[in-house]
Amino acid sequence: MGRGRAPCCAKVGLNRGSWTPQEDMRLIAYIQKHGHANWRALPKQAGLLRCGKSCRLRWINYLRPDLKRGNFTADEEDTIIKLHGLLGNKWSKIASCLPGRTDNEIKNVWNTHLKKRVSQREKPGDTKKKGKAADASDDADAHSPSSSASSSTTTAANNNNSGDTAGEQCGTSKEPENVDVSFFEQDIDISDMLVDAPTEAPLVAAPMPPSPCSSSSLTTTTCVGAVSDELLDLPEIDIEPDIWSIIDGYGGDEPGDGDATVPCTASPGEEGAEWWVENLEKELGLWGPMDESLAHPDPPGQVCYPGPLTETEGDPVSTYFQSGPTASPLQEIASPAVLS
DNA sequence: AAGTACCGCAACCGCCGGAAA
DNA sequence: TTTTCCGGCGGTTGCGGTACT
Repeated sequence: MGRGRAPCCAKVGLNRGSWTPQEDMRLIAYIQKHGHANWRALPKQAGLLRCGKSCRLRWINYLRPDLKRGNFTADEEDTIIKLHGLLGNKWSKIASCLPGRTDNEIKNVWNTHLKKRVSQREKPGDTKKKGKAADASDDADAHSPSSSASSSTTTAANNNNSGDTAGEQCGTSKEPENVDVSFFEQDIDISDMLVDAPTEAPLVAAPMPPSPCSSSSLTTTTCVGAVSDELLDLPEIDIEPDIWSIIDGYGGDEPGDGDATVPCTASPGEEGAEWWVENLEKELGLWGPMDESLAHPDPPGQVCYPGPLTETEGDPVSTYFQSGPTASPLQEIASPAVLS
């Protein structure tokens, strides 16, 4: 106020590109302890050389404990197709119906798989081959490889302005026309569900321990509350500076040096979180025998996870998520329950 | 076996809307 | 009421991996 609007993030001196395990751990550690009330300030407070947006994105799309990793199920894909027909490129809305899935993920899946599938369905005679053929036809529609997304995108954007009426954006974009919107209206009033939060209640009610929310859009609404309950409810503990130095000292190239610092979050009733962090640490190669001094960097009451150190030199993070740490609980409440 | 093309995923960018001061 | 800030959303891009020639 009064000092002009600061740029979203000063781009100087900030890290960009892929996140390192250390950065991930820092972010996780910080959020586990303090939540993410202020994304803008978070990186600074957490000692991350990232902009707030980047942190938020990383958390929402990748580090969140309740993410369901792995391939989309047929049901999920079907749901996406239908919802896309109904909502257009409202990825966050769609994501809100698919617990454990992020808008980004859904967007990617749509652009890489589902769009082709849908367009092929619309063009039965188009059953030439796969892959390239599909792409070709797809591109032909879109005029350019990457604009395939933007073509419908633009449309959707335009329609945003004209209202949220589901399905109207489908007019210009190629796929949606086929989608039987009535399908939803018959089974359930998804439009209503999607318009606002209420929908999410049942979804978020999943027994997911540290789960702040189940989708990025939930982040906007439900998530805040959820976080308050499960993460932000943490006692105001200032992370010891050592923790950060420990995290830094973890030295990704030295598995044995792994630090489990991560906040072996000691928050009350956070076994789930602990379990999750443990898993993450394991996969990051941070879980395991560590320096004595590192072993107890945490404030009293915190639980650390000394244990076998897994050798995860390759890409620990991706390895971790491929194995899908939190898939089970969420799957039980997967989309179909709501949508069909 | 090597090279090339394609695919998929993660991350970045810019804009918009809501909230707070 | 206006201005500023922040979070969120959707679109786009770049990189790494995989498949094909």
